[in-house]
Amino acid sequence: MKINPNDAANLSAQIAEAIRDAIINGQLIVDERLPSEAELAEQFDVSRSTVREALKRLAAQSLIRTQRGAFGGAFVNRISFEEAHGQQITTSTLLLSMNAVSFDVACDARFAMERACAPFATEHRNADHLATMRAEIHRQSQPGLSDESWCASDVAFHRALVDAADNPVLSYQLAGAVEAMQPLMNMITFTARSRERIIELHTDI
Amino acid sequence: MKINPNDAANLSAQIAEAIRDAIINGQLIVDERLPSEAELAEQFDVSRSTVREALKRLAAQSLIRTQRGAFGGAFVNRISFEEAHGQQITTSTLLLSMNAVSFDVACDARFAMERACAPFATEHRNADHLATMRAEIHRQSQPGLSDESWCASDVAFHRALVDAADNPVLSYQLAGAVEAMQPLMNMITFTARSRERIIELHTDI
DNA sequence: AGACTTTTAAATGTCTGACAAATGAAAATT
DNA sequence: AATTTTCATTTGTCAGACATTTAAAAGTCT
Repeated sequence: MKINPNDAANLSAQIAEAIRDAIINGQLIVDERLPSEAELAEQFDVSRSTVREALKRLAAQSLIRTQRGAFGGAFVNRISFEEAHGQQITTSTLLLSMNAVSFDVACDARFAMERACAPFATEHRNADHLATMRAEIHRQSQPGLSDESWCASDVAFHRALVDAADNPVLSYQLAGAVEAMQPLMNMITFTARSRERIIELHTDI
Repeated sequence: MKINPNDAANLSAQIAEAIRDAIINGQLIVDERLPSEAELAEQFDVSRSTVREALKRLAAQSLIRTQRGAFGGAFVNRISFEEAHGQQITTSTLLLSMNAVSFDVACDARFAMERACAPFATEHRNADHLATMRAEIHRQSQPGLSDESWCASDVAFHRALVDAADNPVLSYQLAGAVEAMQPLMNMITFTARSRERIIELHTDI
């Protein structure tokens, strides 16, 4: 199936990579069952513990799922938009919180993504989306709103906008990105003035 | 530090989740060292193997890095744009190859993302980016080009476009998305007509 | 005293063997 | 024929052991 050199170091990482590659290039297809841990251990000439660590790495990326019992085992997982979305949020959130990202850059990125889906949204929108967006705009107009509530409403607005585009690929990419930016946005205290300006922009859309 | 119920099932996944949460909400900060495997095993009242499987899960997501030897251990990893980019490509590539995504939807998504960064690119572009983009347009104009070469050139063009926007957040999000779409795009045989049209669009930009 | 070598303790990486628990198929029973 | 029991297989967990790496600490030499 696949081999790895006897570097004797990072065996579980190497094995995980080998299996990951096999999945990516189609040697292993969705729902196919991998050999049992004992068989893999024999194939790679390592212990079962090492194989298990490799499999857990893959499980953490939703590349496989495991099932106990006879006729159980590890199966190639069909990754769903939802799972990918969740992973992207985790990764992006940490990426933004751990690296110094200027507010301007984040805002630019966010605005760009919003602009990206606006035309599709206009094309595919339905009453529900419009209602949601109008409701959020209304909520944002209330003066006593806390910063956090304001941001949450902002995310909800963008979420509706992205969903209105009716494109799962776009939704997965952009909604993940926008959600990941929420914590960063929460740290900023918007002035009443900029709020007005944003509401204005939203209303235009 | 953190506890988990004695569900007795999926212990390593639970432990990984507990530590992941601690990282996400800031209880564990970048470069901080986790307790040793033996100490974690004692804290959670599980065996060292179980702790190790949990740590491998986190390592697979680049949340921690490990170092052998005295004063080594597991450290919270500052996730880089590059790592996040790589993960996004893996996830997105599999997502698209495993789920039936219509060509139209993918094209729409891609076009939308391209449109998103065009204005910034116009603003921040420099000579290098323009040269790269012009070179790719020229290559695309050659008649005998294979589909794969054409797509590779197409990705290079978009990459240059995204980089020209000079926004790391945007680059990470969009370049990952575009690269992940390459295999899908490769499967499509573009007619000469549509090639002409695309070249036209590129030239406009 | 300072530079170099050796020792040592701590930590991860790997292996072995064992048992528990789940699970579906096959066999046995009613 | 339907239900129950048995059974083999596989993952999940545990315990203990040894190898390897690593940097600090101790020792040695000039």
